[in-house]
Amino acid sequence: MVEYPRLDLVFRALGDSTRRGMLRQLAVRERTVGELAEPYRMSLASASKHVKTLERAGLVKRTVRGRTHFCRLNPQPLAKADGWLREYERLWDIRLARLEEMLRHPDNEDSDR
Amino acid sequence: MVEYPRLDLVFRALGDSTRRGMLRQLAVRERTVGELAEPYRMSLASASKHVKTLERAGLVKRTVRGRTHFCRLNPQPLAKADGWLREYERLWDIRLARLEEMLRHPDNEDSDR
DNA sequence: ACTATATTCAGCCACATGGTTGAATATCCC
DNA sequence: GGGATATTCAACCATGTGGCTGAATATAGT
Repeated sequence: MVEYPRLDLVFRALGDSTRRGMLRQLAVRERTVGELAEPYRMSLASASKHVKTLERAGLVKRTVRGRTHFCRLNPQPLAKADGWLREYERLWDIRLARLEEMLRHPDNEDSDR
Repeated sequence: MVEYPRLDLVFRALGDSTRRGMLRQLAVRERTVGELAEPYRMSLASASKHVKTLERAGLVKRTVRGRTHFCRLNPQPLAKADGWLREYERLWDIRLARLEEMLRHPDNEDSDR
């Protein structure tokens, strides 16, 4: 019953505004670790940890060229997370539809019990 | 520049498969805390903490009737998270489109610098 | 070889998280 | 009132997270 461990990592990676900001930068274009760190008032080491977190979640791919680490967005996990959300919105839509149905036919309540 | 604090809570709440499982149950119908806890091998107190986490993230609304706490899904934060993801997929799509454009016209690279 | 640059590593700290247990609270029922 | 039921609270523990600093590593440029 243990769900894909990946999804935990993806959602937890998204649960921090610094990392979401980095993803925003990466959505525009490839960035180095230093460029990703620059907007934040934290140390480079801390920012580097955030990049690693994104990497562990599969959201970022890294290419080392010389001393510089180039990062690019890998959108697959985002799509996966989005797919999960969409599925639940679908279930919830069905629930709303059932509710509407119930309101139209008030005798028939709780028909899926 | 501090982003909506709510989004942190939503994504972090989603970053645990127990809580995602509870949301799945709630997508079907309203459940009590005990019902939500039942599928898991953890103590009721622990499950209760998960419910509270979902509640703090705004994903669950609770109604107390007598000694029983009824929980229902509140989909707005899910929609918000989904909206965030969709926005980033849009940016990434634009990036892909720009890449394609670049491949068609190889002279014009990095035109948004 | 030396110095500057890009980045990670290791150790530390404070706080959050996810689990436990045992007691408290509130309600329902006889 | 008294006992069973539903749930939370409080204290505790282990581990994770997000920040720091200072040292290490690797590369680039002179």
